[in-house]
Amino acid sequence: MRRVAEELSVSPMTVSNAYNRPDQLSESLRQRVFETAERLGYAGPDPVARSLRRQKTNLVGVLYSNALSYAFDDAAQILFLKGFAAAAEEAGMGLVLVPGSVGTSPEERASAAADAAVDGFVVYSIAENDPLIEAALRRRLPMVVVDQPLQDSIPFVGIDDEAAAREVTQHLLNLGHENFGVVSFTISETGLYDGLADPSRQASSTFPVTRARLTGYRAILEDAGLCWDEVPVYECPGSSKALGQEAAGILLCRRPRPTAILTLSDQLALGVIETAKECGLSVPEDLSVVGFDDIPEAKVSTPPLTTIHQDHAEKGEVAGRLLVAQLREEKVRVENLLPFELIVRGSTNQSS
Amino acid sequence: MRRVAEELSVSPMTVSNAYNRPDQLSESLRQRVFETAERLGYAGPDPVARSLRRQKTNLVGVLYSNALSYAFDDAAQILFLKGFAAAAEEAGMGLVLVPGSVGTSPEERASAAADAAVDGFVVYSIAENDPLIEAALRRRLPMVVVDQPLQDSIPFVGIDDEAAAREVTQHLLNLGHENFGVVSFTISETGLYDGLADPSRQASSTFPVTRARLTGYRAILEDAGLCWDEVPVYECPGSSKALGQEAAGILLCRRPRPTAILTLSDQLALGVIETAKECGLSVPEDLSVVGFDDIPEAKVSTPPLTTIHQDHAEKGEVAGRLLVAQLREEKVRVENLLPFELIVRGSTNQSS
DNA sequence: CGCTCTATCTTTAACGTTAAAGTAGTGTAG
DNA sequence: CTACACTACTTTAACGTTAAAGATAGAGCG
Repeated sequence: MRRVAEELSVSPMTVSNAYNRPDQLSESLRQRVFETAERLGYAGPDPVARSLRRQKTNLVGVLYSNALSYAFDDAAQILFLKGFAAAAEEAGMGLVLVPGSVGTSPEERASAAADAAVDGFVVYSIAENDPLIEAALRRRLPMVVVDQPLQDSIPFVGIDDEAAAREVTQHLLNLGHENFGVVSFTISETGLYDGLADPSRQASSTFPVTRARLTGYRAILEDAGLCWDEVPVYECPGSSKALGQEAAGILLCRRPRPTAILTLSDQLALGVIETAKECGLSVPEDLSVVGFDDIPEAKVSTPPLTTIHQDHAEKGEVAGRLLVAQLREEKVRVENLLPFELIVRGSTNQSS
Repeated sequence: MRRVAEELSVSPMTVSNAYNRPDQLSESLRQRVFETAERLGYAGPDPVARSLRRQKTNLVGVLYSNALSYAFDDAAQILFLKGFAAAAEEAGMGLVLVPGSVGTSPEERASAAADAAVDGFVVYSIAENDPLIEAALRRRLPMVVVDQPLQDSIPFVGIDDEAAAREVTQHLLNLGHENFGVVSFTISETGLYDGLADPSRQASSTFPVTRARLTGYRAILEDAGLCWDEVPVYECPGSSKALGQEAAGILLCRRPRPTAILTLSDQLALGVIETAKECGLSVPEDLSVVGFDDIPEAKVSTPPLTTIHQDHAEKGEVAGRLLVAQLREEKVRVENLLPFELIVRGSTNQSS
């Protein structure tokens, strides 16, 4: 920029104004500035320097604790991102996917949040005590949290997971089921675990979503007089079809065999159905299975999945708008609960 | 940072070193720096200022000309992004989705590229003459182009679309087809068009991918002695199932009715099949349909789709690695062709 | 005792911009 | 002819950091 200014013997400020405030200089000079810039290979004000000076980057960050590429495996996360991106774009802001890098040391994970050049964060599906969160909080940037009320003052978006879990469980009770199994994704971030989780592990859950859903299942089953401690809860180290298959392999061997399986995600549910079929059980005649989230695939699977519907894209959009509103120094509501709905499809039936 | 330094009566440089070069000061002082920082609410070196000083942001940008949210509608794009994100993360870099905003003015679109605080770009599916590209080139940042050789010196990744188009066309010829129809997505960015595209419009295509595929179809059909000008080419203003349905509505009314339809994407092909079914035509008995890209849905549709397979996630990874290599000032190959494969499934059959 | 070494900190000078305030010169109204 | 506004620029002073080079003091050594 200085070179351009010298070349024209004007002050750098005039060059800056040519780009930012056309009304501050004559049109003819402005054109000469652009020509000279072109000739000297100057591409316009440097975005980083501008960000420093203006104290804003026009970027919002999405904080994951998973590897970035996992974010693209899950239909629900993609829809969320889509909605969030739409809101960001509407506000003229770009989206930064901050690499969280599961498996790296806590310091590295924290520094990912500390080093992100953004004006605000959205925190997606991260354990309560993750150092990433502490680091993000320290930045004192506007923040929105998804699915997990994490601090009183930080706006969050999500559904009432516990109520949703209660509703889907009640549905199965109404169908006459008495023998239940549960397939959960990660319960606690203290070491990935793959196997049956006893009540003490369940209680130690650091993932609010997991905890809320399990609590919902439990509440309704206990209301119905069932003993929760006898309900096998299989914890998978993630949420995929393959892990659901593995979990079902264990649960379906138990006696008495469950007639209904509650899963914390559709992906897991689809895996459970797969394994049930392989074992010669037909769904829903021999086994009812319910999911959670209502991903697009749930509608077209065989049988189609009974599940809790929530609008992931809208969740993303709301999160985006909440963040943008904060960046504009507007006050926003802290608690933003979205509706959910039990969708009864073909994977649940009367207990036989 | 200055406040922290003053509080401890050391120089700001020492505080900086506490974060960046632990070996440059005593461990005890370093701890005191961190304590004081915590107490004063200093979250560590500002990423923007650091980027300015170091002349790197650790961010790579993805340039779209579409609205950001469209990027999440297409399975192929998502897979690409997944692969790209994986490569970026491996290199410790974050991903910026730069809002391109279709429909905005050319100046705004160019400024999106000019204002992105990134160390490098990947250009995805943008028209050759889009101002976005010119703006990006002006930045003189490392760049990778996907699917479209755009300048001699800029590395690109993609398949040989023309060869792939030839192969899938030959497949249909081998099955005895003689009456063809083509469903294309956008041919030229000069105004979105929805209808039959005559040869002159085809020739004016500014989207290299579109052009290459059409050229491939044409070459093989002409080799077989068919007259390309008599083959109806329907141009859709995008790539979705709904647009494919619309196009098929027109093409299937023509006499002689095509017995084979070549489409430029699986989404379009799925739409064509939908409409064919609605018209009482069965696929593949009455009509053969081929797609392009082999998105996950192609495998499970009814009938499953004959299409050209390419590995979108790998394309993303390669693009990411090429970009990272350039950032490290390594030399990279300009031409990076990936393999493709004709996958024959149930949507094509002998001409009846 | 002077000499080099090492560890620990400091000084200087950018990185590239722009908000805010200032300065001419020109026109225009009273 | 003074006062005042207006246009078209310029000056100043940050924004928050860090690379590179410099300074100081005590330790080790012959």
